[in-house]
Amino acid sequence: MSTILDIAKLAGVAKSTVSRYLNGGSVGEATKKKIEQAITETGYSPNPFAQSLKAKKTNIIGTIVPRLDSYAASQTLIGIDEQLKKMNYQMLISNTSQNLEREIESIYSFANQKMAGIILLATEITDQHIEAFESVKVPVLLIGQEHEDFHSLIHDDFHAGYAMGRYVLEKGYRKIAYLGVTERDISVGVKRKQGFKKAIQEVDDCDVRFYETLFNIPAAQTSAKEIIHEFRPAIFVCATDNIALGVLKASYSEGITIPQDLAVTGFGGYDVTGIIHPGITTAKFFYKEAGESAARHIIELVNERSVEKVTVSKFEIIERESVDNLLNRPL
Amino acid sequence: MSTILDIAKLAGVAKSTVSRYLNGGSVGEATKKKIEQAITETGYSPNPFAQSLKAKKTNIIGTIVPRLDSYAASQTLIGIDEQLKKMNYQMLISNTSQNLEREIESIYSFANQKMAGIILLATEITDQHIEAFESVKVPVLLIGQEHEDFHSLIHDDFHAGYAMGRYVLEKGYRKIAYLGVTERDISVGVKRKQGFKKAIQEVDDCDVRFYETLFNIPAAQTSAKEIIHEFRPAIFVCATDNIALGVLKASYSEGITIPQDLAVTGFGGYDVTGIIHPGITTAKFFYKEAGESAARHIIELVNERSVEKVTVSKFEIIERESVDNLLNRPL
DNA sequence: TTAATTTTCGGAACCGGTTCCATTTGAGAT
DNA sequence: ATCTCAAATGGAACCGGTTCCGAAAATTAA
Repeated sequence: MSTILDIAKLAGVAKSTVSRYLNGGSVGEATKKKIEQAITETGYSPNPFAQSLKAKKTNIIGTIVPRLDSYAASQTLIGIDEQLKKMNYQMLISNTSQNLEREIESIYSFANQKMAGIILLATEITDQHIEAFESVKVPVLLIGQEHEDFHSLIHDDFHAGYAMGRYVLEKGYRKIAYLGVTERDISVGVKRKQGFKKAIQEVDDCDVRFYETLFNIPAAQTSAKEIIHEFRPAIFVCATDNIALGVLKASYSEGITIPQDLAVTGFGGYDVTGIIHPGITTAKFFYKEAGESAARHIIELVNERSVEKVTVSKFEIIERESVDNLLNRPL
Repeated sequence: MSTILDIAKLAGVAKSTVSRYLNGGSVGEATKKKIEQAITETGYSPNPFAQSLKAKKTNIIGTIVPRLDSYAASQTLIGIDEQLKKMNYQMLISNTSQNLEREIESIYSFANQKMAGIILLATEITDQHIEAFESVKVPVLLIGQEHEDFHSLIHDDFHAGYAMGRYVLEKGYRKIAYLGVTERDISVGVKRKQGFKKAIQEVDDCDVRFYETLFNIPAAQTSAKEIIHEFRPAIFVCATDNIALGVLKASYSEGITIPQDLAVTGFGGYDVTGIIHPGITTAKFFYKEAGESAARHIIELVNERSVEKVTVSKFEIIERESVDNLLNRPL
């Protein structure tokens, strides 16, 4: 591997001149040619460590993600990556395997590695997060959760919840089980539910019960089975698509037909909801687009340009077979 | 951010002494204490660029992946990442969005960034790959494809194909459509088919036809629909789970019931095959474990220890509802 | 033609570590 | 008390770039 000094010697100039050539300083035409030739001849390419050492900065955006094997995460990452590439930045992924402690470590580690910025696919913001973000002086962007102290890009959970509520009511459902998650997750656990509640409060003949379960399918399946026996709702409104899948499995095992005997909705718009049969009605979020937007946002922050503190990403209700129209049913 | 010089001054020693302390050289007890205190006091942590610049090497393994939104890819990455962390290495992901040219670029880019090693989740090995691997002098490990010139970790595609063939025959199926992919993909397109063919050749009353489609669900769905009409097989043996999902969709839209009217099998063991109903019988590969094994393998190569050239990862036939036992059916 | 600019270029310092080498220090042996 | 030898330490060079500064060369103005 050749160094800038090799090039300088080959071209018969000083290495400062080569550096200037590389970075667009003033270089004479004749020397330009010589350097150019020396570079193509050797296939020279600057050592990024030497550059970063001097610059005290990289063009890498560190992205912290709680898990890699989730549709939302991978789509978001793809969006971030593609957009960053276009802007000549690199993405570095740190997978924390849903371990909050590792998230904190990653923040410090990224700062130490002189990342230009940090994107966190957030699930929960603890005091330790805040402390870490404040002590490292690196621009930070949260995706998926909002926090007054930091820039963030969120999905429109509240309105998605509201829209889903309206949708379900319009289809004629009144006996409803809302299967949510812990309120520590503001976006998924609180906002979606609040939006849904608002829709419910606009009608008055509703029998709605709120339940809480975990994010994974087996847990949702267990919860759903219990709820079916104790409440027998006409529809499950689930806070995530995975939970909806759990409900689906529970209803299979209980011999309940969807959507005739029980309807189900989700949130997320995961691919799988469209692949399976019956397809699940869901509020689709645009993860990839959100990732692209996040990439643009963090670069604005890196370049210290002003940018609004919170961006809201769109959603869309996707109607599939898992919800019937009760109003069209024969009496 | 403090530097090693700050620590040296604070502790009243030379920076070489601090460096020695950090790297386990001989340092007196008294000075050890002083340095230790200075470090905790300032929260010092060495600049990785300065280190890498001097060392001409990093402890990062570059991993090139054709796509992030695939079960196989994300599981493999998780395995690699977790194992590397344990061994004090880092993983850097380069997503190429199924663009072979980008794979080549990534190889050179990784070499330039002084990666300790490169792992490629391979789909196809072209001459350009070979050229790139040979010109950069970085240890390389292929996952998923075999090549005589390079180290590789492959799934046992041939035997999985064979086992699947045996399984299908044992269940009594004789009118079989094998829905495969391009032979440019040696593992998926050739090996699985060869194994399957071997099983078929051991019986003689078989009506098997071989078809080729693409990796994505809609393409598989279209192909399946045509095949259903022209051949009407009793079972589809699909080269991947995604193709099997395409067949499932096609049969829904054609009003064909699974497994009563048509059986389906896949390869991969993707999560979704167990979530949906009916579950798909599939040859499950152990992607995460393969990733862990790959991580260990590449580190062996990095440390120039001898290691066998090709490792074969296990598989397991998972029996689900998408295949009936014809022999148990009432006549 | 000479003076005043402007452009081009080389030298040296610097970024923050590691490592080699020479010197000092201290413990143990004689 | 003196000599050895190993451990402990400091100084300097080096990794491969960038950037500042001043000198030299080329251009323009007078």
